[in-house]
Amino acid sequence: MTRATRQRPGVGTAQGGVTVDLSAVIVSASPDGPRVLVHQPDTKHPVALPSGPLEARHRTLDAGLRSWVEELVGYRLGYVEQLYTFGDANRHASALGQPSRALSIGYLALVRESRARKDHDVTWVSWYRFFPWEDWRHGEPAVMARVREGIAGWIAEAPGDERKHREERARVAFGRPDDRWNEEMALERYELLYEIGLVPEAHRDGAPCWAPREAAILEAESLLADHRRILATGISRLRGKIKYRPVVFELMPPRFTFLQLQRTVEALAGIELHKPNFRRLVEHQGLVEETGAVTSNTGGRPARLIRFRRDVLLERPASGVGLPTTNSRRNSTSN
Amino acid sequence: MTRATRQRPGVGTAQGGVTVDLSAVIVSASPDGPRVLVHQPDTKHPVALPSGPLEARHRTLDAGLRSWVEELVGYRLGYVEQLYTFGDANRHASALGQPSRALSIGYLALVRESRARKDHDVTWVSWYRFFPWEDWRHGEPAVMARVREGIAGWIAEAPGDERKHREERARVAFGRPDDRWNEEMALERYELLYEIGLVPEAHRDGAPCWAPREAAILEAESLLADHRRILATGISRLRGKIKYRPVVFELMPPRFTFLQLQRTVEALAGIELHKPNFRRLVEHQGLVEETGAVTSNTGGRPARLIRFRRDVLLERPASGVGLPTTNSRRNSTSN
DNA sequence: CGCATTAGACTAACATTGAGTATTAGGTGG
DNA sequence: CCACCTAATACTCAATGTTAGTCTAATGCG
Repeated sequence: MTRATRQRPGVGTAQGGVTVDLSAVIVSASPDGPRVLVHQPDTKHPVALPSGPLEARHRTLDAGLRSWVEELVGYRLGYVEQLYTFGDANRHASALGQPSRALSIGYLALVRESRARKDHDVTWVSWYRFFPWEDWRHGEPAVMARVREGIAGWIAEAPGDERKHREERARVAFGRPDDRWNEEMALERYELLYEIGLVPEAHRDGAPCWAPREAAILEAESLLADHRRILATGISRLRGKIKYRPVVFELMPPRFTFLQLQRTVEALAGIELHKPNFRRLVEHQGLVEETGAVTSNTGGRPARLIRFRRDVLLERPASGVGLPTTNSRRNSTSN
Repeated sequence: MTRATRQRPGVGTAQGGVTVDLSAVIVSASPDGPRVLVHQPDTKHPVALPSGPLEARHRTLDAGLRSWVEELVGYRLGYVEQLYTFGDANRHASALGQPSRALSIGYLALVRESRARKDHDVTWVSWYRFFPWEDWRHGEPAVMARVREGIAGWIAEAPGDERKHREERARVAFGRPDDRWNEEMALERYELLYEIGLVPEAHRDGAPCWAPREAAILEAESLLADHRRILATGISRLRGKIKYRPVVFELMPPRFTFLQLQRTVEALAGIELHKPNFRRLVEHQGLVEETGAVTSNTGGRPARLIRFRRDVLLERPASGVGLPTTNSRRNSTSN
């Protein structure tokens, strides 16, 4: 059996040609947080996303990815969507010590928490372990202080007009002090931190960075090769998509309460939501239906158990779960 | 000089390995329609999108694409975005007669009409030439009758439960009779027509189709390999994106009138818009500013010339131009 | 029994949208 | 040079959606 996550160079398909890696951001959500499946055969190797090379036997790219994941984690994926194809020479290939060009095709997969398993060297971990600055559910996270500091330094040391340019880049990614936190910009934020050199892999890849290797390394853990970049892409994509497609339900058990649904959305988006409004929006959109059952392990009044209305997939191709539509609003979690 | 659009097999990078093709959907917009740049060295060969193989000299995928396009059309691209990576064995490789696996990475580029040029075997053509059923600016287009007919046949010949499934697929892509036309589903519609076999290339690729080769071929012209699929992807992406990002302005001249802007959006979206509302939305969003100048070749009262406010790119990462937010509404162009 | 806790219903203020109507300022032809 | 055509621009109004609250209901627990 071939190892599904390559840890060593040279395991690709082509010699001297192009190597194609298929990597999966496999997401599930527990009430306390969004989880991503990672692979680490032993503690000496860096943590990685489940991945494997594209091979001739794979009919389609999707099929190739599914096959690798199946082999690694032992079950079939349901919802799968292609994220992006990365091909930067240094951010992937050289990190793996590969001789030639390497492409890396990222995928997003959504699975139910119940399908978790802990053998095969794979584990579920909170995705905020790799992006601690992305979790604003309980107000501004602690790391943001150091992030801001790093960015401020990078802005300050630039000459006049370049400084303005940097200020603007930072503002687009992180927003102005009084703006609502824009959860969808996760990828842009990561890319900025990479460029500045506030993230360890920027130094590992030999990218030209402003920040010194030691001083600027956020404690956030990194991943193999460009896997953290792929994960950031997945987070951004998923955060955007829950707004206009009913994808959250791919992560929910067959029956759930409104609050469970809300907590899941909040976990993914990394922000808090207004309960009555969330509820109304989901109801109003006709996304769910009653099961008739109730649950009383809620800690308070028993809640009705609801289920996803499968029909909406056919009725309304565009309909997502309630999140504030990112315009220019204020930070909701600032008090 | 290497030919930027490969018309023959075997010109790829790897032998026996993976070949990667970079193809560009280069869009511009004239008041009368959305245009796409196509390449056809001579009339014996099928029309193609500008494309070329990924080579070792290309540092990044974007750079590779830009380099091919530059070579082919003679100027630098501005706005470029990756669309999707296709890797189906038969829909690309076999069409080109290639021995091994071929990946095809599609890109979307937006350029101003003024940059058009007609040498180098490239021409601007309306994208509705390849997707006549996508232009609903003047009510339901004529081809829709034959499209409906084909789909109805495909649904009718299926047994009970499969029939229901097919009905639903058709409804998702084309909407119910009384729904508002959902312009964003262009890709889904093309994929459905391909699967049914209502589109010539499905037969060319040897895909299993319901419709017979002769009877069902819509007069829409096809493109080389999977290029029509890539174009459909580009159309869908662009139609979606103009709603939440100010990308239309990449297609506008430095100064323009409200109506010109509206006509451009309508051309891309393939639907008509309500003039006062469009105007109000664009104004309200602060997307444009006065130039002070007016133009009087409007046919009526002279119009103010406006320009894009570059600042919005920094102020509001999410803000697009006015289009009805696709929920379940009625066809607007039905009377 | 009363309190903490969560479910779930309701409301007022405000913003956005869809659709329609009225007015204005040029060009053009008789 | 005036009537009229065309398109620009301004305004209205109702419907709908959103934000941010409050208020009541039903449990478990001490």
